Amino acid sequence: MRYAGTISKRNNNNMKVTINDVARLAGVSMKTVSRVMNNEPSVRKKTSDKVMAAVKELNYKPNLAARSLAGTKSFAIGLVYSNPNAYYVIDMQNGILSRCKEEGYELLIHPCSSTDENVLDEIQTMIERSRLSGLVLTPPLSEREDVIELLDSMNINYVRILSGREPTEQEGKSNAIFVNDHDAAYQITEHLISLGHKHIAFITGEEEHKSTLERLAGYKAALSDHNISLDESLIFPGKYSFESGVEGAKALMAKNSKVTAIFACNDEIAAGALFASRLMDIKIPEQLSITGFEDSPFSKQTWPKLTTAHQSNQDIATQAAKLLFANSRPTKIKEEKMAVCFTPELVVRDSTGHIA
Amino acid sequence: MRYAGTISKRNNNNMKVTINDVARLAGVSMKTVSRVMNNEPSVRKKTSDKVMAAVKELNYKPNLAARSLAGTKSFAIGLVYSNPNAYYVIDMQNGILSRCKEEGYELLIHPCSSTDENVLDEIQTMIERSRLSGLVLTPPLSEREDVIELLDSMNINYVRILSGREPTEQEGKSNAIFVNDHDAAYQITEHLISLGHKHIAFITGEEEHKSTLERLAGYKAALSDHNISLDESLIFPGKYSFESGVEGAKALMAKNSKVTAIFACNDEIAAGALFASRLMDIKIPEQLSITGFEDSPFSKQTWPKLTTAHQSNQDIATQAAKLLFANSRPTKIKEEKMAVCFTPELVVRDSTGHIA
DNA sequence: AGTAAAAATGACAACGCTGTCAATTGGCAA
DNA sequence: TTGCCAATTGACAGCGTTGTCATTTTTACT
Repeated sequence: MRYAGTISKRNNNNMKVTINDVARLAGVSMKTVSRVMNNEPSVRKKTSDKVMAAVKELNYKPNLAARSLAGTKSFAIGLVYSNPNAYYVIDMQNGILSRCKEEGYELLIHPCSSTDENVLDEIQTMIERSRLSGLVLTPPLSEREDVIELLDSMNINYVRILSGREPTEQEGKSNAIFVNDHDAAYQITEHLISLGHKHIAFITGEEEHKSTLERLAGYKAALSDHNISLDESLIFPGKYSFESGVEGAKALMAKNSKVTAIFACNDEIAAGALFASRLMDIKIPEQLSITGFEDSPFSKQTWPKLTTAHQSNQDIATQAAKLLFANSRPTKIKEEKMAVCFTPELVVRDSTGHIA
Repeated sequence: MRYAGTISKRNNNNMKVTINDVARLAGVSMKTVSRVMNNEPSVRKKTSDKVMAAVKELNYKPNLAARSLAGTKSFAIGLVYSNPNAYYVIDMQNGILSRCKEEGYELLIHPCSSTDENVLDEIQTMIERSRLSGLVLTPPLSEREDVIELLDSMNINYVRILSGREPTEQEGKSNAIFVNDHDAAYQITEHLISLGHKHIAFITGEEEHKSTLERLAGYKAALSDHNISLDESLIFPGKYSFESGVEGAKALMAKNSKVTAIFACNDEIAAGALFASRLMDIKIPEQLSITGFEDSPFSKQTWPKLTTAHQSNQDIATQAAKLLFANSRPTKIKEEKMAVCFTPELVVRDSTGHIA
């Protein structure tokens, strides 16, 4: 695991190499070097080659601070989130970073509490301090009108990750990635129905998250389409957490002996419900079917493995970043906003089964 | 969830506010404003108040790019990791960010593959491009000599997170946070021994991680101190992954009917071992005790809950950041490097029990 | 009050790059 | 070959701060 060779050739000079050094070595002006570094057109191939050779020889790396100070664009985008789900966040980061790497951008991450009154100030400060050239917003922050108003007033480029099938009027005004929670939830519910379940309980996430509403709506739509009457008492208002799953399952099973399936609003809740089932000595899936949502890594690690809806957060993030960069390109002619839609797909594993 | 009031007072002017504007309003020179913004001494209280008032009135935010271009220090540090454990990474990020917020720094994250030949180049590029003022390194990257050589040659400030009780000679040369995996592993093993276990198996993590070696050493030391002879066949060489736990437990239980406890090198492996036990219809903890390491969130979500060693990665990260900032202070007189040590603590839950 | 030393403040260049616009070059038709 | 236009290149200012050093103000003495 040693790359001594690489090291030695690495630091002939420990001094900073500036664009000026490159220019002199290549025998051109600084501006021309700048042109080459920025892939600007109208640079003769021969010139560009000379410059690139000098860049390599000196191992020149443009200084980002100087670049963003002098130029119009900065070289950093931000990711703002208030989501406690580690897997979700990591996927988002990695997805965005993969695009950033290609574009030569840095990513600033900004976790925050959505209930904190200072979020707006924090976001604004972050953008201004670092002169961010764009922002990716995840739910539930992406759903807040005040955040959007702020960003619009700051005239900054951003992409929202939202839940829904198509933009609402308000949502249509900005670039966004849509996750079609509704239809995925519909599929899950239909899957349960096809297994013979009629008394399907539902444990919700926070109702501030639109995904909760969408998933609930998909569930209701499926029930309705299959002529199963909705029993509001089977809907347990929870949070996107393991504990909520435990609690919800306990409550539902205690008062409703007739429940044969639980639709958990995400995998964590499902894992909690699974845990509670063990406590209550209820066999999964023989006595009770449980479904999750998101297909996070641990949905394959629970016992039994979770039936869930697969959603690639990393792909979603990559798309979001793509949209962001596409929109900040010179070709700003297209004023219409773009939207991309993902629909999570049903993955049947071992936590669901035919009704006994 | 609307803060209209805040918004309106937010953007009287959509223009950039520069230090010059503040200086004019406060009736002082730009340099004085700069002094105030940087908490430099020798600014009269009265002057400083005037400046602060102007800063507030204009809602001035110093431009980071300009600051780092003009000044000697930049305002960003980096976190480099090649760790697939989402919980670990998130904790690290949050711990470091909490300090960054206080210091007014930004954090650039750089996930990378430790097997990738380009890591050195990537790290160097990242540092040079962004003129990073410091770096936090997590295992296993923090253990690589070539990485350290590079950083030293670049003369950049960094903190390593390492596994061990005290610095080796090589390690002593740099700032570091030590996690005493050895003693924690000793405790876990002793706990198992106290429950009557004599045939304790061990599933390792990657041997490139020093933590694997340290944990293994602690395990061996405990066995030896309690006069239990080491049985090499009970050591399964695995990886820090769920799958490895499944595989390891299967292999160990198949060939060693006498094994009554498994020491898993981390929680993920333990969760895998738990899963495998279910497959093999082995009751935990009645027939087999299993221990984890790290106390990640899901160690409370498995069935049964995991006995493990609690290690607060967020605290570790915060300490690392503190060390980093402390060392980059003007008071650079102290050339001795600093080391802080954490010892994870045994947490007994439900996956371990008296031998039948 | 008068002085020297210390403290506080300010003027200005420089950080490394890009935008603007002017100057130069090359290509091509006449 | 000459001339003209487009393509290519360069000179220079300026981005918003801080470092350096000079200048002014205050403080502590005699």
